[in-house]
Amino acid sequence: MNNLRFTTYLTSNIGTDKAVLEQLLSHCSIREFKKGEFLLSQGEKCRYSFFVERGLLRQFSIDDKGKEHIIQFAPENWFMSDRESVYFDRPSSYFMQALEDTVTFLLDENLFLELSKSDTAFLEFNNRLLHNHIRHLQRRITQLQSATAEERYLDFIRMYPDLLLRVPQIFVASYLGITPESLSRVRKELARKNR
Amino acid sequence: MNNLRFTTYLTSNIGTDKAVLEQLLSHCSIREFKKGEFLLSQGEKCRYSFFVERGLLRQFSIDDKGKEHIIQFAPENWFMSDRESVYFDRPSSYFMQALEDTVTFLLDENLFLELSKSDTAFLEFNNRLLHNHIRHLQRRITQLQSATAEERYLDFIRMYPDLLLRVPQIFVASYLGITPESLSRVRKELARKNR
DNA sequence: ACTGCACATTGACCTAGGATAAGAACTAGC
DNA sequence: GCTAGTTCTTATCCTAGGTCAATGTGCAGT
Repeated sequence: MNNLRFTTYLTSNIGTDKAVLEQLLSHCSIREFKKGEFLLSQGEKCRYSFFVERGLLRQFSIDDKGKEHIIQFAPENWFMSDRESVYFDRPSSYFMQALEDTVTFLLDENLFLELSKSDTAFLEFNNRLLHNHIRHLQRRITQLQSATAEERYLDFIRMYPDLLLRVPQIFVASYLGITPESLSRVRKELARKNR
Repeated sequence: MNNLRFTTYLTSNIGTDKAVLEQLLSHCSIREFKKGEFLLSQGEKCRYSFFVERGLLRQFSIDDKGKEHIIQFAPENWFMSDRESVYFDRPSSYFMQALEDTVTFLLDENLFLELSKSDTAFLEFNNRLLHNHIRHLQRRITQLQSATAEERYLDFIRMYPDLLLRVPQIFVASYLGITPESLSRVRKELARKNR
């Protein structure tokens, strides 16, 4: 067919039925974003799920005190979306921004819901995406509730070793919910321990 | 039909088609739990969604340091489940416990998935539940990341004014991610301000 | 190669909330 | 109503991590 990550991802997750796949693909558009460019801003309605074909995205909010909080990174093969905004048709509370030049596939969520009504492969796929999403969110909550900065950092390294090399520390800190200064101290302390 | 909260909830969320409803109800069982009784323990597989007909549940985890963290309360008309455990067929990381004598309806999740394949009303209902769940989780993450103890407490009061009266403070504190002592201090400070 | 800017480190200080302990106030079971 | 276990408050002290400010370092654009 072609050697896009997207199609590989879909075939291995939905199945290899060509008709189904082509139906889906025909409803997806492709879009590129330059480094720094925004895919979505707080207050806008989110209309798509973005699949990252190449590059890296971050999703973050800005709280009342003006501070950024990174919710999620999305490197290759990840989806990013604000399902709350899409589903409930509400303005999003998040920003989505490209941290590298990024190629994405835009997937219309409502289309997805429609497709799942007629084809159970989609239904199951969508269910898997939703449950995976929930799993991640729950993991983050547990972490925020119970782990120290150092533990969270170690966990991050374990979970996303590749990201560590691509994401500036300032953003890692924001993801972990600490200041860059604190992260720097944590790293120093870890280096000392492992000497 | 009857005046259970459960059926009211279902008719207003799925529809009033009697055949569909009865099909669903026929697959649900009812179960009562005494105050303090556990519905699920860490390490067990969660097999159901519990709908609270009467009473109050809490869901919590115990971290490596032995500390409890309350994830969610479920009073009347709420669902409680560990979707991760159900869906991925993994041992749960949570406990579920009755804080009052509680009557629940047990809903088999896999049945639900099956039903959504044949009836779009179920599909849409399930989708709504999932998205609502995601919304709540996201809200909690934002809160944990950006709000102070006091802000979180005020938010809790605003969101669940009724729970405040039914849940011992010690559990509210655990939900907010602070110690009971801190909560006590926060309350004192608020009382001072509003004098 | 030079400049500028974004990122990272370090240090001094501060503060929200944790730990511990002890007493006060509820509540349930007899 | 009495007793015993919870739960709640208060006080003291402590620590992780935040804030602020200064200095370093790397790298993109000209």
